[in-house]
Amino acid sequence: MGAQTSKSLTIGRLAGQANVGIDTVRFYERRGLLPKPARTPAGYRLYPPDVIARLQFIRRAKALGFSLDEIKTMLRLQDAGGSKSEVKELTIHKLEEIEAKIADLSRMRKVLKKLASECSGTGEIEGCPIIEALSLDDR
Amino acid sequence: MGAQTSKSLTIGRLAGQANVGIDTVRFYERRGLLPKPARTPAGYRLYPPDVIARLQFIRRAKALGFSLDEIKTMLRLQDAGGSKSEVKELTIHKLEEIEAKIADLSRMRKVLKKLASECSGTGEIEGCPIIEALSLDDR
DNA sequence: CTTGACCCTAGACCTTGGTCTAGGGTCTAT
DNA sequence: ATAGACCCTAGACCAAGGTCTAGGGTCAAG
Repeated sequence: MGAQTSKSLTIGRLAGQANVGIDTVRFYERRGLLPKPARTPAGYRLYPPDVIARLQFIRRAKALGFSLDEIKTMLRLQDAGGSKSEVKELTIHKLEEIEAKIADLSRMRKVLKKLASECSGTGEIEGCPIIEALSLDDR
Repeated sequence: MGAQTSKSLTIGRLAGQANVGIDTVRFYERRGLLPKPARTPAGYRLYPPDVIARLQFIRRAKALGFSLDEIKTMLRLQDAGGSKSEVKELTIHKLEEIEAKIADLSRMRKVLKKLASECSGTGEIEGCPIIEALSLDDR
């Protein structure tokens, strides 16, 4: 077994190199984000080193808010030769999602700030402006 | 049976008035957000009308990002006579959480915007700046 | 007196992204 | 040859916030 074997990684080494859990690697395989690896006669998974980069791709895409399904799509585009427009569309769509979330959270922040500033923070709960605002009948 | 009975609501009417699902009412009861209601001889739940307001309180608090556990705490403070400081502390804490989320999402937005602007969106995937950025070895 | 709308319970199921367990086999070093 | 580290599978379990199902009882109208 020369160079081939010496470059392959067991699942533990792969996980260590990519800084993810062993279970996560197997989970990604089940979810179709990682190809089914070669096996030793004993059934151990053997990974080529470039799978480390694939795991890092997944990590970075997750950090940008992409779901595993979306990442799977991007990896498929890479593997099967997609187009730039497909990747860009995913990116724009995610950007819009993120902006919607920010808008929603900003609305919450505004209200919470106002409530926090209105409440003295001293004394019993009666008349607490925060509670009263939440109790308000808004119809 | 006079005024008492005529004002009580079945679970369906309560849910309708508060614009939540029947299952949601029972779920909130199990989770301790709603007190266990009186029952008819047949076992039907009977709610006093002020439970509508309690459900609206829950809806509004959820819209501000509070979890059911946090809302439960606020309701307990109301029921058992907490202090303004306890309510205010929950509010400030939630505000900080929301701000942390906004910061995280803003970071994502910034990167996604940059990536989207860098990618022409035309042609095959080779050389796509988005894919390349995600593939970059960052160590 | 039957139909349809409503109510009851316990518990399964959903989503997302893993994490953990039980029960076993393998590999490496001593 | 045996300990300890590593690997295998299938499937359960977690958070959060519900939603739905099965199997049954109740109530009002016609």
